[in-house]
Amino acid sequence: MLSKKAQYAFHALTYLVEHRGEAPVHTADIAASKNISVKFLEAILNDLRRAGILGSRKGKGGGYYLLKDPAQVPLATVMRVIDGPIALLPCVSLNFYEPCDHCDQTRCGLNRLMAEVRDSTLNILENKTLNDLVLQ
Amino acid sequence: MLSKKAQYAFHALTYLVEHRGEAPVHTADIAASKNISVKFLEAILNDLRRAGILGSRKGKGGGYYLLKDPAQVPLATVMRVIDGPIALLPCVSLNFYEPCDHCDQTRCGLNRLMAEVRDSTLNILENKTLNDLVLQ
DNA sequence: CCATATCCTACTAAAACGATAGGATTTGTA
DNA sequence: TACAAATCCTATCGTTTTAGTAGGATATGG
Repeated sequence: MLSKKAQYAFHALTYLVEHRGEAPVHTADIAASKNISVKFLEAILNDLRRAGILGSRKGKGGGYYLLKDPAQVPLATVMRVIDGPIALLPCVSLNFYEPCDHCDQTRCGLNRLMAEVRDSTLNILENKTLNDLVLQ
Repeated sequence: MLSKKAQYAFHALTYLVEHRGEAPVHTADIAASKNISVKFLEAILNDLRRAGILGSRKGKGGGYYLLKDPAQVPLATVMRVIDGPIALLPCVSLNFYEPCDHCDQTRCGLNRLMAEVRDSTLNILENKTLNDLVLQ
Protein backbone atom coordinates (compact mmCIF):
# COMPACT_ATOMS: atom_id res chain seq x y z
CA MET A 1 0.00 0.00 0.00
CA LEU A 2 1.05 3.57 -0.67
CA SER A 3 1.39 5.69 2.45
CA LYS A 4 -0.87 8.71 2.91
CA LYS A 5 2.22 10.77 2.26
CA ALA A 6 2.68 9.26 -1.19
CA GLN A 7 -1.02 9.63 -1.99
CA TYR A 8 -0.89 13.29 -1.00
CA ALA A 9 2.29 13.73 -3.05
CA PHE A 10 0.51 12.43 -6.13
CA HIS A 11 -2.54 14.61 -5.55
CA ALA A 12 -0.34 17.64 -5.05
CA LEU A 13 1.65 16.89 -8.18
CA THR A 14 -1.58 16.50 -10.11
CA TYR A 15 -2.58 19.96 -8.97
CA LEU A 16 0.81 21.35 -9.98
CA VAL A 17 0.58 19.81 -13.45
CA GLU A 18 -2.87 21.32 -13.88
CA HIS A 19 -1.54 24.74 -12.87
CA ARG A 20 1.67 24.52 -14.84
CA GLY A 21 2.82 27.77 -16.44
CA GLU A 22 1.11 29.93 -13.85
CA ALA A 23 2.77 31.56 -10.85
CA PRO A 24 4.27 29.30 -8.16
CA VAL A 25 1.54 27.51 -6.24
CA HIS A 26 1.06 27.95 -2.49
CA THR A 27 1.07 24.93 -0.22
CA ALA A 28 -2.10 26.27 1.34
CA ASP A 29 -3.93 26.33 -2.00
CA ILE A 30 -3.11 22.71 -2.73
CA ALA A 31 -3.98 21.71 0.82
CA ALA A 32 -7.36 23.43 0.58
CA SER A 33 -8.12 22.01 -2.85
CA LYS A 34 -7.19 18.44 -1.95
CA ASN A 35 -8.26 18.51 1.69
CA ILE A 36 -4.85 17.83 3.17
CA SER A 37 -3.29 19.20 6.38
CA VAL A 38 -1.18 22.21 5.42
CA LYS A 39 1.73 21.40 7.67
CA PHE A 40 1.88 17.81 6.56
CA LEU A 41 1.76 18.80 2.91
CA GLU A 42 4.52 21.33 3.53
CA ALA A 43 6.85 18.52 4.53
CA ILE A 44 5.89 16.47 1.50
CA LEU A 45 6.46 19.26 -1.00
CA ASN A 46 9.78 19.92 0.63
CA ASP A 47 10.78 16.30 0.15
CA LEU A 48 9.87 16.56 -3.50
CA ARG A 49 11.95 19.69 -3.80
CA ARG A 50 14.98 18.08 -2.18
CA ALA A 51 14.56 15.20 -4.60
CA GLY A 52 14.80 17.59 -7.53
CA ILE A 53 11.22 17.13 -8.67
CA LEU A 54 9.94 20.52 -7.55
CA GLY A 55 11.42 24.00 -7.33
CA SER A 56 10.34 26.62 -4.84
CA ARG A 57 10.50 30.31 -4.11
CA LYS A 58 10.18 31.81 -0.67
CA GLY A 59 8.39 34.94 0.42
CA LYS A 60 5.60 36.88 -1.20
CA GLY A 61 4.66 35.50 -4.57
CA GLY A 62 6.54 32.34 -3.70
CA GLY A 63 5.39 28.74 -3.78
CA TYR A 64 6.19 25.47 -5.52
CA TYR A 65 6.47 24.63 -9.21
CA LEU A 66 7.50 21.73 -11.41
CA LEU A 67 11.15 21.76 -12.44
CA LYS A 68 10.75 19.39 -15.38
CA ASP A 69 8.33 18.52 -18.11
CA PRO A 70 5.73 16.34 -16.33
CA ALA A 71 6.05 13.80 -19.13
CA GLN A 72 9.66 13.28 -18.05
CA VAL A 73 8.86 12.35 -14.44
CA PRO A 74 7.88 8.69 -13.98
CA LEU A 75 5.54 7.77 -11.15
CA ALA A 76 8.18 5.31 -9.95
CA THR A 77 10.51 8.21 -9.14
CA VAL A 78 7.93 9.86 -6.90
CA MET A 79 7.12 6.61 -5.11
CA ARG A 80 10.78 5.91 -4.39
CA VAL A 81 11.33 9.40 -3.02
CA ILE A 82 8.38 9.22 -0.65
CA ASP A 83 7.88 5.55 0.22
CA GLY A 84 11.16 3.91 -0.72
CA PRO A 85 11.25 0.52 -2.43
CA ILE A 86 8.65 -0.54 -4.98
CA ALA A 87 9.59 -4.22 -5.01
CA LEU A 88 7.90 -6.60 -2.60
CA LEU A 89 11.17 -7.94 -1.22
CA PRO A 90 14.49 -6.23 -0.42
CA CYS A 91 16.33 -8.97 -2.31
CA VAL A 92 14.61 -8.08 -5.60
CA SER A 93 14.70 -4.30 -5.20
CA LEU A 94 16.67 -2.41 -7.85
CA ASN A 95 17.15 0.79 -5.85
CA PHE A 96 16.99 -0.48 -2.26
CA TYR A 97 18.59 -3.88 -2.62
CA GLU A 98 19.48 -5.92 0.43
CA PRO A 99 20.63 -9.52 0.34
CA CYS A 100 18.36 -12.24 1.68
CA ASP A 101 19.09 -13.93 5.02
CA HIS A 102 16.96 -16.99 4.57
CA CYS A 103 17.81 -18.32 1.16
CA ASP A 104 20.23 -18.52 -1.70
CA GLN A 105 18.86 -15.97 -4.11
CA THR A 106 19.95 -17.77 -7.22
CA ARG A 107 17.88 -20.79 -6.24
CA CYS A 108 14.87 -19.24 -4.56
CA GLY A 109 11.46 -19.60 -6.16
CA LEU A 110 10.01 -16.73 -4.16
CA ASN A 111 12.81 -14.44 -5.30
CA ARG A 112 12.19 -15.34 -8.92
CA LEU A 113 8.45 -14.75 -8.68
CA MET A 114 8.77 -11.46 -6.83
CA ALA A 115 11.25 -10.27 -9.44
CA GLU A 116 8.58 -11.01 -12.02
CA VAL A 117 6.04 -8.94 -10.08
CA ARG A 118 8.56 -6.12 -9.77
CA ASP A 119 9.18 -6.10 -13.53
CA SER A 120 5.51 -5.96 -14.41
CA THR A 121 4.90 -3.22 -11.86
CA LEU A 122 7.85 -1.14 -13.00
CA ASN A 123 6.83 -1.58 -16.60
CA ILE A 124 3.87 0.61 -15.73
CA LEU A 125 5.34 2.91 -13.09
CA GLU A 126 8.47 3.77 -15.09
CA ASN A 127 6.51 4.53 -18.24
CA LYS A 128 3.56 6.42 -16.81
CA THR A 129 4.40 9.94 -15.79
CA LEU A 130 2.97 12.93 -13.96
CA ASN A 131 1.19 13.81 -17.18
CA ASP A 132 -0.84 10.62 -16.94
CA LEU A 133 -2.20 11.70 -13.56
CA VAL A 134 -4.29 14.31 -15.34
CA LEU A 135 -7.25 12.94 -17.23
CA GLN A 136 -7.98 14.42 -20.64
CA MET B 1 6.86 -4.63 0.77
CA LEU B 2 5.89 -7.99 2.13
CA SER B 3 6.05 -8.23 5.93
CA LYS B 4 8.47 -10.67 7.52
CA LYS B 5 5.39 -12.67 8.42
CA ALA B 6 4.43 -13.08 4.79
CA GLN B 7 7.98 -13.95 3.80
CA TYR B 8 8.12 -16.59 6.51
CA ALA B 9 4.73 -17.90 5.42
CA PHE B 10 6.01 -18.40 1.88
CA HIS B 11 9.19 -20.09 3.07
CA ALA B 12 7.19 -22.38 5.34
CA LEU B 13 4.76 -23.24 2.55
CA THR B 14 7.69 -24.01 0.26
CA TYR B 15 8.96 -26.44 2.87
CA LEU B 16 5.52 -28.03 3.16
CA VAL B 17 5.22 -28.46 -0.61
CA GLU B 18 8.64 -30.11 -0.67
CA HIS B 19 7.59 -32.51 2.09
CA ARG B 20 4.13 -33.19 0.75
CA GLY B 21 2.88 -36.75 1.18
CA GLU B 22 5.03 -37.36 4.27
CA ALA B 23 3.86 -37.20 7.88
CA PRO B 24 2.66 -33.83 9.22
CA VAL B 25 5.57 -31.43 9.57
CA HIS B 26 6.54 -29.91 12.92
CA THR B 27 6.72 -26.17 13.33
CA ALA B 28 10.13 -26.64 14.91
CA ASP B 29 11.48 -28.45 11.85
CA ILE B 30 10.43 -25.67 9.51
CA ALA B 31 11.75 -23.04 11.90
CA ALA B 32 15.11 -24.78 12.11
CA SER B 33 15.34 -25.33 8.38
CA LYS B 34 14.42 -21.74 7.46
CA ASN B 35 15.99 -20.01 10.45
CA ILE B 36 12.77 -18.54 11.82
CA SER B 37 11.72 -18.02 15.44
CA VAL B 38 9.62 -21.04 16.47
CA LYS B 39 6.99 -19.08 18.36
CA PHE B 40 6.56 -16.54 15.59
CA LEU B 41 6.24 -19.28 12.99
CA GLU B 42 3.68 -21.03 15.18
CA ALA B 43 1.40 -18.02 14.91
CA ILE B 44 1.87 -17.83 11.16
CA LEU B 45 1.07 -21.49 10.52
CA ASN B 46 -1.98 -21.11 12.71
CA ASP B 47 -3.17 -18.19 10.60
CA LEU B 48 -2.74 -20.30 7.48
CA ARG B 49 -4.73 -23.07 9.10
CA ARG B 50 -7.57 -20.74 10.08
CA ALA B 51 -7.59 -19.51 6.49
CA GLY B 52 -8.14 -23.04 5.25
CA ILE B 53 -4.77 -23.35 3.55
CA LEU B 54 -3.22 -25.76 6.05
CA GLY B 55 -4.52 -28.58 8.19
CA SER B 56 -3.03 -29.64 11.51
CA ARG B 57 -2.94 -32.43 14.01
CA LYS B 58 -2.11 -31.99 17.67
CA GLY B 59 -0.04 -34.17 19.95
CA LYS B 60 2.58 -36.79 19.18
CA GLY B 61 2.99 -37.33 15.45
CA GLY B 62 1.13 -34.10 14.85
CA GLY B 63 2.10 -31.11 12.79
CA TYR B 64 0.94 -29.15 9.78
CA TYR B 65 0.14 -30.26 6.24
CA LEU B 66 -1.28 -28.83 3.05
CA LEU B 67 -5.03 -29.24 2.68
CA LYS B 68 -5.13 -28.70 -1.08
CA ASP B 69 -3.13 -29.41 -4.18
CA PRO B 70 -0.39 -26.74 -4.13
CA ALA B 71 -1.16 -25.94 -7.75
CA GLN B 72 -4.62 -24.82 -6.61
CA VAL B 73 -3.38 -22.23 -4.11
CA PRO B 74 -2.48 -18.88 -5.70
CA LEU B 75 0.18 -16.74 -4.07
CA ALA B 76 -2.36 -13.91 -3.92
CA THR B 77 -4.45 -15.92 -1.45
CA VAL B 78 -1.53 -16.30 0.94
CA MET B 79 -0.61 -12.64 0.71
CA ARG B 80 -4.14 -11.53 1.46
CA VAL B 81 -4.37 -13.82 4.48
CA ILE B 82 -1.15 -12.57 6.01
CA ASP B 83 -0.68 -8.99 4.83
CA GLY B 84 -4.11 -7.93 3.64
CA PRO B 85 -4.57 -5.89 0.47
CA ILE B 86 -2.37 -6.35 -2.59
CA ALA B 87 -3.44 -3.16 -4.36
CA LEU B 88 -1.52 0.07 -3.72
CA LEU B 89 -4.65 2.04 -2.78
CA PRO B 90 -7.74 1.06 -0.79
CA CYS B 91 -9.92 2.55 -3.55
CA VAL B 92 -8.62 0.04 -6.11
CA SER B 93 -8.54 -2.99 -3.86
CA LEU B 94 -10.77 -5.89 -4.90
CA ASN B 95 -10.85 -7.62 -1.51
CA PHE B 96 -10.28 -4.73 0.89
CA TYR B 97 -12.01 -1.91 -0.92
CA GLU B 98 -12.56 1.43 0.76
CA PRO B 99 -13.84 4.54 -0.98
CA CYS B 100 -11.51 7.47 -1.52
CA ASP B 101 -11.83 10.64 0.56
CA HIS B 102 -9.89 12.96 -1.65
CA CYS B 103 -11.23 12.42 -5.11
CA ASP B 104 -14.04 11.23 -7.33
CA GLN B 105 -12.91 7.75 -8.26
CA THR B 106 -14.47 7.79 -11.69
CA ARG B 107 -12.41 10.81 -12.67
CA CYS B 108 -9.16 10.21 -10.83
CA GLY B 109 -6.01 9.60 -12.85
CA LEU B 110 -4.20 8.07 -9.90
CA ASN B 111 -7.05 5.65 -9.33
CA ARG B 112 -6.95 4.57 -12.96
CA LEU B 113 -3.19 4.03 -12.95
CA MET B 114 -3.15 2.15 -9.67
CA ALA B 115 -5.91 -0.12 -10.96
CA GLU B 116 -3.65 -0.89 -13.89
CA VAL B 117 -0.79 -1.78 -11.53
CA ARG B 118 -3.16 -3.94 -9.51
CA ASP B 119 -4.26 -5.85 -12.60
CA SER B 120 -0.75 -6.55 -13.80
CA THR B 121 0.31 -7.65 -10.31
CA LEU B 122 -2.69 -9.90 -9.84
CA ASN B 123 -2.20 -11.39 -13.26
CA ILE B 124 0.94 -12.94 -11.82
CA LEU B 125 -0.07 -13.54 -8.21
CA GLU B 126 -3.40 -15.16 -9.04
CA ASN B 127 -1.86 -17.50 -11.62
CA LYS B 128 1.32 -18.50 -9.85
CA THR B 129 0.76 -21.01 -7.07
CA LEU B 130 2.53 -22.71 -4.20
CA ASN B 131 3.91 -25.15 -6.74
CA ASP B 132 5.81 -22.36 -8.42
CA LEU B 133 7.67 -21.65 -5.17
CA VAL B 134 9.58 -24.87 -5.65
CA LEU B 135 12.20 -24.75 -8.37
CA GLN B 136 12.57 -27.78 -10.63
C1' DC C 1 10.49 47.10 7.60
C1' DC C 2 6.78 44.11 7.12
C1' DA C 3 3.76 40.71 5.33
C1' DT C 4 4.15 36.39 3.17
C1' DA C 5 5.71 32.19 2.15
C1' DT C 6 8.99 28.41 2.47
C1' DC C 7 12.17 25.91 5.49
C1' DC C 8 13.74 23.49 9.62
C1' DT C 9 13.71 21.02 14.06
C1' DA C 10 11.45 18.82 17.48
C1' DC C 11 7.72 16.52 19.42
C1' DT C 12 3.65 13.34 19.89
C1' DA C 13 -0.15 9.89 19.74
C1' DA C 14 -1.46 5.83 17.65
C1' DA C 15 -0.76 1.91 15.04
C1' DA C 16 1.95 -1.78 13.05
C1' DC C 17 5.76 -4.92 13.28
C1' DG C 18 8.37 -8.56 15.00
C1' DA C 19 8.62 -11.00 18.14
C1' DT C 20 8.47 -13.48 23.30
C1' DA C 21 6.22 -15.81 27.42
C1' DG C 22 3.45 -18.94 29.54
C1' DG C 23 0.33 -21.97 29.79
C1' DA C 24 -4.10 -24.69 27.98
C1' DT C 25 -5.46 -28.37 25.07
C1' DT C 26 -5.26 -32.46 22.41
C1' DT C 27 -3.25 -36.82 21.02
C1' DG C 28 -0.44 -41.04 20.50
C1' DT C 29 2.05 -44.33 23.04
C1' DA C 30 4.20 -46.90 26.82
C1' DT D 1 -3.79 -43.90 32.74
C1' DA D 2 0.18 -41.20 32.96
C1' DC D 3 3.34 -38.84 30.16
C1' DA D 4 5.54 -36.68 26.43
C1' DA D 5 4.84 -34.21 22.35
C1' DA D 6 2.79 -31.20 19.65
C1' DT D 7 -0.58 -27.57 18.46
C1' DC D 8 -3.43 -23.77 20.22
C1' DC D 9 -4.51 -19.51 22.70
C1' DT D 10 -3.93 -15.07 25.14
C1' DA D 11 -1.26 -11.55 26.66
C1' DT D 12 2.61 -8.66 26.69
C1' DC D 13 6.52 -5.95 24.95
C1' DG D 14 10.06 -3.08 22.70
C1' DT D 15 10.90 -0.79 18.47
C1' DT D 16 9.77 1.43 14.30
C1' DT D 17 6.68 3.68 11.24
C1' DT D 18 2.87 6.59 10.32
C1' DA D 19 0.45 10.69 10.30
C1' DG D 20 0.46 14.33 11.86
C1' DT D 21 1.26 19.11 15.13
C1' DA D 22 3.86 23.15 16.99
C1' DG D 23 6.79 26.81 16.80
C1' DG D 24 9.82 29.39 15.05
C1' DA D 25 13.91 30.54 11.59
C1' DT D 26 14.79 32.18 7.04
C1' DA D 27 14.24 34.36 2.71
C1' DT D 28 11.79 37.54 -0.46
C1' DG D 29 9.01 41.15 -2.69
C1' DG D 30 7.01 45.50 -2.11
